[in-house]
Amino acid sequence: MEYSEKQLAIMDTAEKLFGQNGFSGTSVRDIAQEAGVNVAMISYYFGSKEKLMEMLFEQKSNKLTLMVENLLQDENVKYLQKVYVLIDDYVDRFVGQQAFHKIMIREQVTENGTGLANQILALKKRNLASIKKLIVGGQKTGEFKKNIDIVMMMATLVGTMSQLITSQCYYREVSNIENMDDAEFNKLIRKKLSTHLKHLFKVVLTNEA
Amino acid sequence: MEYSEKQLAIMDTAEKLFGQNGFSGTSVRDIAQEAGVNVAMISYYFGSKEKLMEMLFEQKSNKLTLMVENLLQDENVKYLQKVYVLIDDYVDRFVGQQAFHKIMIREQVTENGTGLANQILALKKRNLASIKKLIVGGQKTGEFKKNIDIVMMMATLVGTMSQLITSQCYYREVSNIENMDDAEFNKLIRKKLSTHLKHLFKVVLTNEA
Amino acid sequence: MEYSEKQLAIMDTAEKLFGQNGFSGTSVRDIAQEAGVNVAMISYYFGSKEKLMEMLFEQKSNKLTLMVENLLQDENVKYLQKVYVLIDDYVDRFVGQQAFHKIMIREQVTENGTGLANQILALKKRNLASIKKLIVGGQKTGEFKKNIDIVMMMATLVGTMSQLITSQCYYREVSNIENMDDAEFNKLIRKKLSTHLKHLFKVVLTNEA
Amino acid sequence: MEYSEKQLAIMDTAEKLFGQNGFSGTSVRDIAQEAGVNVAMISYYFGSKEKLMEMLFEQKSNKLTLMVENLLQDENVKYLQKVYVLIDDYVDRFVGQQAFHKIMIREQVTENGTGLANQILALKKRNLASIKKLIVGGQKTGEFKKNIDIVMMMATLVGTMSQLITSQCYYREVSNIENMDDAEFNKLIRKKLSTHLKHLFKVVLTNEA
DNA sequence: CATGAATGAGTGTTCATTCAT
DNA sequence: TATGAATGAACACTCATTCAT
Repeated sequence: MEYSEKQLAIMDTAEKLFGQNGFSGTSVRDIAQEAGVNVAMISYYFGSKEKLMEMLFEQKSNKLTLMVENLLQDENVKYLQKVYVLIDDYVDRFVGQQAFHKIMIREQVTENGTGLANQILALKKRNLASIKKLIVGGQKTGEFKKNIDIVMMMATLVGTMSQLITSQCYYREVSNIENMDDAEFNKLIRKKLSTHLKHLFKVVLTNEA
Repeated sequence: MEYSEKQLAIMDTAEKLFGQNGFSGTSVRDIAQEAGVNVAMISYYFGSKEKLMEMLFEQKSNKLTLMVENLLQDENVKYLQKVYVLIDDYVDRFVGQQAFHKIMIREQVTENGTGLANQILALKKRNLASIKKLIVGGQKTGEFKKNIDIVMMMATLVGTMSQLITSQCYYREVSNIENMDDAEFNKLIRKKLSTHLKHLFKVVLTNEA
Repeated sequence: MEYSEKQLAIMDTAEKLFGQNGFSGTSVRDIAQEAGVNVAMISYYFGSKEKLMEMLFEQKSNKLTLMVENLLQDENVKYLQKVYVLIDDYVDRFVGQQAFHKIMIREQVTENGTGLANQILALKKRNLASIKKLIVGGQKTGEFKKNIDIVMMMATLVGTMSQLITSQCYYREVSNIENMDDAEFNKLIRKKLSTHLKHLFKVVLTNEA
Repeated sequence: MEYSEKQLAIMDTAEKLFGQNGFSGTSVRDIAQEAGVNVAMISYYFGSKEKLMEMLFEQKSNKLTLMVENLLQDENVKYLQKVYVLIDDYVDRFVGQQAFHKIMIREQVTENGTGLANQILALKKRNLASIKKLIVGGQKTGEFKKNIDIVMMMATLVGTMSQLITSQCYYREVSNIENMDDAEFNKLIRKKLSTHLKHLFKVVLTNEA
């Protein structure tokens, strides 16, 4: 699917505002105004506000599907290292696409049968499958323990990142970094998340501290 | 603050609907109808929809503040056990008050300067302080390692629970328990969360597997 | 069904405007403005524009159902006289309720499955049944011929009235009475219609000229 | 006036949709889509939606002007027979051009000063004049009565046909022919109308039954 | 000559809130 | 104190039309 420049402008603005204020909390007028386009364009291009959300989600979610194929092929690298690479990859995507992930976190909560729910579900299942491949791979080589609850580990992985992204105010305050600029802050939490999650996975997967 | 029966009915309904559909996704008419009261009552009793949310949050959040005072006093119990008790306590509250926690997850994402944001912040800080006391206590006795990133562990604790609560559909599907009734499902995730989180905290705090 | 004064004001205005410009050609804002009420009142009172139309139609159509019960009971009056009374009654209603009949003529044309179509159908069937009773009565006494196509006579009755009501401009012009005031004009066409239709029915029903 | 193929396609579609849903009930997008042309074409070719209606009406109305010149010239045919021919002609046009006549019926009701109103008026006057010539001709030969209200007879002629065309649902139901296919139904009402109207005119014009 | 893109006005409806009682 | 009635603003969306190409 190819989008025109104006469509992309609308989608970018929508991503930002949906991330900030939620779907129902954002009016098409808000989006149109901030994107500098006519209100009617949104219906014209996307059919409806809801369709805009879905198309936006689809476009972005493609970029957020974790890929482990290359990792799996490299036989000289230990599985723990591969998991580390995946974690860093995931953390990068999360921190780099905060607006999108805020949308996902919020809409995930909502119990509705919209197309969006299915899109989120599909993305989560794709990412779960990627992690699974890696962990099962490590288990086969004996590098990882048996009896690992992969689903729970995934919940921890995603949940921990979500927490940091969604409660930045809180995190800034308890860390005494209220005035740090966003770029530096992102760098910081990227590092923090990377270290913390790698540690968690290492001890859980390998039993070593 | 004392609330009349009608006010409580409104707040209960509001909690449920805000949890399901979010703040902007829920109209005062929805609440009034489901609570069986006049629409005007909500403005009349609470001043506005937003004030209702804040008063609701305040009322419920009091019940969700973790308490560790009693735990700390008991000198015969190991700190790891105390942490376990806290985890179980937290998990119980989370699973038992899903509607409220969904509200919190969602509104946390929203970047607005409302009173609610401050209330959420305060609650999170209270709960962080509780965990901190316990972990620092354990560190003083030498039971726990030094250099533990308590804030990150808290993020993992809350984030993991949030993930399971908010993506029940996904969890049911990947676990092949689509048709399990809610009560049993809650029991199951309570157990899963308890085991998983205790394990994580143990290995991180004590270096033992 | 009881309506408040404001509701009746809305319905009256709606009747007038729907009659003049049709359903799609009349906006709820037009109605609200002319009735001197807030736009939201229409949805508030009637649920929707379409429901307003249906409720309006129902209210008015009750007054437009022809009644022949009393006529049938009077045994001293000839059936032709009874038919004359019915014709005069019908003509009076038609000329007196032009706005409503214009609505009916227009909406009858529209092929849609709305509730309105059923309401119109029901009214037409009720009125057909009334005529039928009278004609069949006259046939039983031998006063009227056999083999009368009642449905076609009804079409002629209603159709002729509809023509005069809907093409007043034309009628005024070909009769050289462009500037006659409405009251007098109504009186005139009432008389014309009465004479013409009675004549038609007489010759068809009795074979006498 | 010559129209290109595309213009004719637009006019045909417009006739159909205006007939079904009325002028305001039909959007230029509906027409463009069904005709398979670009939306802008309508404004481009016809200037505006309203102009399209007028040009459509003009084109079609030419075919609907009754012609009596040939009838009048034939001196060997009785005037009643000539009236019969005219009635059959009129019925054929009406039943064969239902979409157009529905437009006319509907727009006739509308009280607006558009060009369309004048076009309708002109057509009605032309057709009235045709009938008049025939009836006056018959009166001159003594074949028809004096004191015939030609305008009312015209109203009956047009009105009766309009009724049958516009309330097909009703007619099908009271005749128990709900499932008859359209072609057969048209044939039926053509016959019914022809018989009924000829009978009416005969008794009114000649005093014979 | 033809059209995809774009627009401002307008559509019916719902919103949180207020007011008279 | 409590509430049915009412309101103006906002909602998502569609309209007929225009314009650059």
